Amino acid sequence: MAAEFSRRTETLLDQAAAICEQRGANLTELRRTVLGMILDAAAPTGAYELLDRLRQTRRGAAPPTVYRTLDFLLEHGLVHRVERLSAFVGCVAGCTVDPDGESHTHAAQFLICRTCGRVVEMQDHDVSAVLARAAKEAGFSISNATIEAEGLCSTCRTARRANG
Amino acid sequence: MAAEFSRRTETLLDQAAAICEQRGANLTELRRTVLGMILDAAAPTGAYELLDRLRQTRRGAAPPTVYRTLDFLLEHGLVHRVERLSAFVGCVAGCTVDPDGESHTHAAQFLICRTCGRVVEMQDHDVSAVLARAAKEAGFSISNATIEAEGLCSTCRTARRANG
DNA sequence: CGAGGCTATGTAATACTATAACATAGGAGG
DNA sequence: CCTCCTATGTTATAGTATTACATAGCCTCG
Repeated sequence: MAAEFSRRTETLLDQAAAICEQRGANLTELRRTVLGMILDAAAPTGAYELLDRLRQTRRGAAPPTVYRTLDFLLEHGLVHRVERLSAFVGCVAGCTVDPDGESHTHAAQFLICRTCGRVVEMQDHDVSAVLARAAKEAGFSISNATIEAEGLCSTCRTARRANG
Repeated sequence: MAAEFSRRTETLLDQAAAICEQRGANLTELRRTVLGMILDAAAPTGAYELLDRLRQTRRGAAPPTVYRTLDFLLEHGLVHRVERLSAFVGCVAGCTVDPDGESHTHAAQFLICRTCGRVVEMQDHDVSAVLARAAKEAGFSISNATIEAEGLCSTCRTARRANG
């Protein structure tokens, strides 16, 4: 029943399972499957693409199936939503177990390559700190931020240069 | 025929008209009306809300009417899209005339108050610079970035404190 | 003038993204 | 056993955005 994923994905899934267990959260087979599909993908995955894939093995899958699962994964910081793409990526950085077991959103930044569509997650503290400072100067206290940059990744830039 | 807007909005519209003229862009009555509706609103406005309002005076208005108009306004930097809200705000900062007349996207940051829904636009160079530097370290060159922070504006924080 | 091309808008249909509301199933614990 | 709670199933609908083709006005070039 369980889907087959890459070795790397399976490792990340095991980590996710450990995190969930520590928090008393239930990483069900459905949730594990969806997380695996997201982690296994080269680029961000849309909710309806996840749905299509789910349906190959799960007859009753419907939009709420996917969105509820995504809510769970988001809540536990196992995936992120990329607003620009209305799509989801796995969280591979800093998804450590919180002592308090509380849900927490990481202060992450995303670099989206407009050529290959891949997304790189950064967790640059300076970026968060400078944004927080600038906001504070405007009298604003930030609870969470979306930072998504579009551009060219090193691979694609090299390739472009090669092609003239 | 032309809608009535606040004095402030009319001023901004005149500036927008000047910018368009300088660029050889055509700020038609439709575009001016939509821009005015966005500028006049206290909070970001959704495309279908704009459509509803348009229909009050324009019989044939349909989704493409609004989206095409928004495309024009976005292209000329007269409005921004707030990804988190799927809504649009007027650009009031740094929307100066470029000598080259090219479309340009500002490096803007948005502060969204989760209580009152208002959005403040910042143009903090440090934020852009630090993000660009961090991206560069990851081998990434940014062409444009979305930075949206959610939190509490000073007004709402004060009000909350007053209420205990 | 009149043909052709260009920009802006009209019009109809549809695709894509997300949520609401209610139903069912199965385990944990009194 | 019954009840509560979590997870999922099921149906319907809301909200956001685009495609494709039609029309209308304007400009200009011959």
